[in-house]
Amino acid sequence: MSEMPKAYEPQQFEDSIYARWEESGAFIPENLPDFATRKPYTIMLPPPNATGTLHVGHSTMLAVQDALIRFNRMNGKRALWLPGTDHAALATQNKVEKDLFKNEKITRHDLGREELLKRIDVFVEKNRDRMTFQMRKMGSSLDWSREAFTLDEPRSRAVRLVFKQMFDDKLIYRGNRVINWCSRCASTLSDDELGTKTRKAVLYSFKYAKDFPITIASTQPETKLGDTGVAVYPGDARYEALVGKTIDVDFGGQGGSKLKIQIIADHGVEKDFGTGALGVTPAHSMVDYALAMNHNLPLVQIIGEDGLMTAAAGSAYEGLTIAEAREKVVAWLRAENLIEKEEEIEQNVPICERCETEITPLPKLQWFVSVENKFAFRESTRAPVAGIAAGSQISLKDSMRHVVETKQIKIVPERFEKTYFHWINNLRDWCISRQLWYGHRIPVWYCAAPKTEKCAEAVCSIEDISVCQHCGGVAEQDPDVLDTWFSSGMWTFTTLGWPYTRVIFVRHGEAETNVGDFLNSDATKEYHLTETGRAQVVATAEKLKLQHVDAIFASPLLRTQETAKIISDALGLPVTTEECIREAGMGEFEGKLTAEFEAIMGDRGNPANWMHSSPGGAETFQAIRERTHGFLDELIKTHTGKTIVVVSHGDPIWAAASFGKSGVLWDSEYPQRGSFYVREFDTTGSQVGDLNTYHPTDVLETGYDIIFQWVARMILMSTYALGEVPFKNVYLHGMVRDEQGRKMSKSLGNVLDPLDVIPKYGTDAVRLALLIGQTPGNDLKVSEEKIAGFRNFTNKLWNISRFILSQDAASHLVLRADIDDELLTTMDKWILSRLAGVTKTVTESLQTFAFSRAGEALRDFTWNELADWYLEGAKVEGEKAEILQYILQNLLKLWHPYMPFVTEAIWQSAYASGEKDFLMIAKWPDETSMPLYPEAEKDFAHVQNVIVAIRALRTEYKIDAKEIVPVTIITKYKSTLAQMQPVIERLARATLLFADAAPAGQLATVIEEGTITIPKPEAANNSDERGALEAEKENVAQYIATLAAKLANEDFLARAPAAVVEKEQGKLREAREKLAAIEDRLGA
RNA sequence: GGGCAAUUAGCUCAGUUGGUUAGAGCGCUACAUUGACAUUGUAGAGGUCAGAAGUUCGAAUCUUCUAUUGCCCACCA
Repeated sequence: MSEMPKAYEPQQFEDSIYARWEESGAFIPENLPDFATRKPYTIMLPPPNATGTLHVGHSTMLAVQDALIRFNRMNGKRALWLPGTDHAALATQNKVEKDLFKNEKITRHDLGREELLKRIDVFVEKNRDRMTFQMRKMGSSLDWSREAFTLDEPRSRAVRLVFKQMFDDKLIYRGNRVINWCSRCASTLSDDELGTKTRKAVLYSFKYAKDFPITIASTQPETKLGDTGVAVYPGDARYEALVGKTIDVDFGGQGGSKLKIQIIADHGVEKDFGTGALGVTPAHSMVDYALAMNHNLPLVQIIGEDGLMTAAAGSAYEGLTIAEAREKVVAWLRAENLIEKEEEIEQNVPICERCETEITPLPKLQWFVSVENKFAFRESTRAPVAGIAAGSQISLKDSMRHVVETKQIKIVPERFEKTYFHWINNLRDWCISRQLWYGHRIPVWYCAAPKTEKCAEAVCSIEDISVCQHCGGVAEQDPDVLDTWFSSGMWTFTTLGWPYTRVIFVRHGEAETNVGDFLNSDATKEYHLTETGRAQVVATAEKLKLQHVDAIFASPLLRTQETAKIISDALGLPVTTEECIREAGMGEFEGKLTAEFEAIMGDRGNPANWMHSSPGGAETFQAIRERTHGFLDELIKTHTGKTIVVVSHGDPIWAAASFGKSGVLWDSEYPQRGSFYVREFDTTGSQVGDLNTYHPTDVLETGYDIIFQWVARMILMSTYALGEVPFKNVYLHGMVRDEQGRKMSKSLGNVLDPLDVIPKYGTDAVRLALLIGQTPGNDLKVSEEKIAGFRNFTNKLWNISRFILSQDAASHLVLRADIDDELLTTMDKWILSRLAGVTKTVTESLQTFAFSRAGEALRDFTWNELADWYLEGAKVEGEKAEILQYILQNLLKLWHPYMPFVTEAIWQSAYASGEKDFLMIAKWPDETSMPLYPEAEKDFAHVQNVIVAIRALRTEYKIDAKEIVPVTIITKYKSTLAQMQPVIERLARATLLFADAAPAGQLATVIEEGTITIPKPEAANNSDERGALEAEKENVAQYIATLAAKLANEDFLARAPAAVVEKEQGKLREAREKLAAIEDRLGA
């Protein structure tokens, strides 16, 4: 053991410990001892926006996830925690544009697309470095080798692929829809990007024209220039006769609009609001748009993207701003005397969350993901969603609802499930295009100058397109980019090597060669499939229809060609003949019986028999491996993300399917004749099989504020693209607030920057402050004082360790088996039993996300039991080095997920056996191997009660702290207490005398354990004692009355469980004994 | 308007399926100082569990209502 300083100074340890962890490679799950046999445990770090620095909210997320990861790593899991960053298209571009304007007074249009993107990249790079620095500071045991970014190459490939699949599945469509338009940002905003503002407005009630039969109301009369209908409540007597009629009106005066107003009835209209009739402006209101769609009303756009009135508004209005147009319309209404009422009202209007400009709803061609259209559900070979059959027709809404309804995804706290369903049920199609430059550009091209009718079609493609395939003219890519959640929705699987190339190996059906059991590798010989064989393949082809096959390759032999032809016809795809997957070359054995061949070279079923040599010039297994692997290598490069059918023969399939599995020479299973199996190969090279190993992930941990924006979208993307849930559990933490419960914001100046407080109090203290006191889904108040409190605790643990380690010349690892039960004192058994108990509590709590409970239980044990009692007692009993070390070792492990640094620092100075021996990868204490001692726990509680009582007496009667008090005790626990006499005497600073009666003239206190007396100090008088005893007597008497009443109640005796009754009886007995002792004392 | 949550000691919060004389930390009061730790120890004060009604042998815990606070969703023409 090296010298430990008196106080723990985190700055001296944290950075170097983190660096050593990282260098050791233990953050990478494949480097963990016995990694291959460990069960995977995965958390994807919610990628923070590339825009800024991390705040305490991020620290909470890091602390929680790191605690989970460390706990599971120590529990023998193959723990992967994968970091990354989100490009956050809108937020990032906005930030850079703002800076640009502030510093250089230029806009993005001055720079141009290319240059702006370059600037953003620089900005993002800088921010990412800062963020990863902050994550390291928090002690996050992230696998940095797998770090990802939502806008990098692999993620872009995945985005295009999913877009294309959705496009082909008719889930992505382009539509003229009313969207939220911010005329300042010149961009569409999703509902999630809206804020609201309360403003005063005038609600005008008026008629379109004097002879118009219905009065309507509006705060924006200018939009009425685009009205095409009036909606009323069905059956409203006032208007019933008019429903279905179309009325022509001139609106807005000379140069205004000629409106064709159709009267419709709809349940969405509120009878009692305003006039009970609603002027419908389909182009500039979400609600009206929906109404118009239901009733087939036309749509007239009268406000342009620039926020000015269009020609459709009429020549008198074209070019005016909205405000000007409103003035003009109102003036006209006044002049025509059409206004019936004007009232000032308060209304909430949607605004752009970022620039606070009022939203102008307007129709625009946008890309949407339909949540209603059905698609054929994909099959997962890893972790298929239960309850949705592969290939079944289902909508995204259905799949999103299903996986949560069936608890395949559990949300903690559960109440958010309700919120989730409510949201799903009201979900509208997802507008995914954004009028931005930064982000994943929409992979759709249009002919720049359409010449033929076909040219007008939008073409979706994974590869870039430069030429229109119909007219040969220039093709232009859609200028818009995708909503950032489109790519972050795929975070759980694009980080694991997806898109995979799926290869479906189909073995040819039964052929004449099989029936005759002879060998054939000569493609010029014509051996057909048998009838049985054809039937086998037909059945297989049906199944392949569910697999979204993109291409078919086949060996040149006739039996494989025939097999491929059947599949080709079923799927409507051409067949490519591929030499590299032909049958094993048979050499001199061409046309001979298999038996003859095997008589010479042995069982072909064991590739070892013919791995490197084969008789008669026949091909070796190794040679087949090489050519098939070469083919697959090429295939996954040219067909990334595709599903490929490879029709081949037994041996080549056998040899081929070990491709990409390092160290595997052949696949242990392979398909029967005429059937198939699926193999998936990723593109990450060294991480082959990541998706298989780590997906679905175990926990998604994030704030409840992005449950819809992100959590729901990940569920959408994963169920769609993979047919899997993205995670099994969702843990939602609350928002971090300041000590007054306010949100942390820059303008309030109450932001707690983790980088400010970490140097002051240490990372461990910050983590404790964030983990203890948090309950799922509830907000957490943090203050510097709270962090300072936990800093004190880290120091306490440090000093506990210092004391324990000073007891032993050489620190060493102690197992429970090393401790001799025979030699244990009551106190030893008590603490060991408590350690076992707390180990159980902590383990169970961490398994159920009860972070606060685990932390509190551990803190109470560490401070109130171990430090305050056991260590003090150990100083008296002595000879406890072994047990102390054992307790410390387990304690450090239990604390490690919460306080990684101080625990590792202590471990390193005391127990590390070498450079790579870290507490971080030590084995979690096994509570099942730790015996409990319930009797010792009870006995020691008596000891504690007596000591506390004596101390209280001392304080009560102001006895000098240095003075040793001669105590007399009358008790039925004499043997227990006598056994612990030295400890009691030292901790209470007393000498103990057991007696049957209290000595005369002494002061006493009565507790459950008996009567304790001390000699009367000069200063005290009798009334003090009597007063206290009288009060206690009163107290106990009342308690007895309550208990007695309860036990006299026959209903209680009849209905309460026996154990409860027994417990109450025990209490009553003890209370009566105590009362007797008090009365005895008072009577004396 | 619809929904969700919270309300327990001066402050921040625990309190697991109803069974404790209702707990912790901070703060407060008094005492203690060379032996692991003053970033400490010891003892103590402090609560009608927001209010009302109900269910039950038994309610901080379950039900209903009320009040206050916070959040989410929808928004009105």
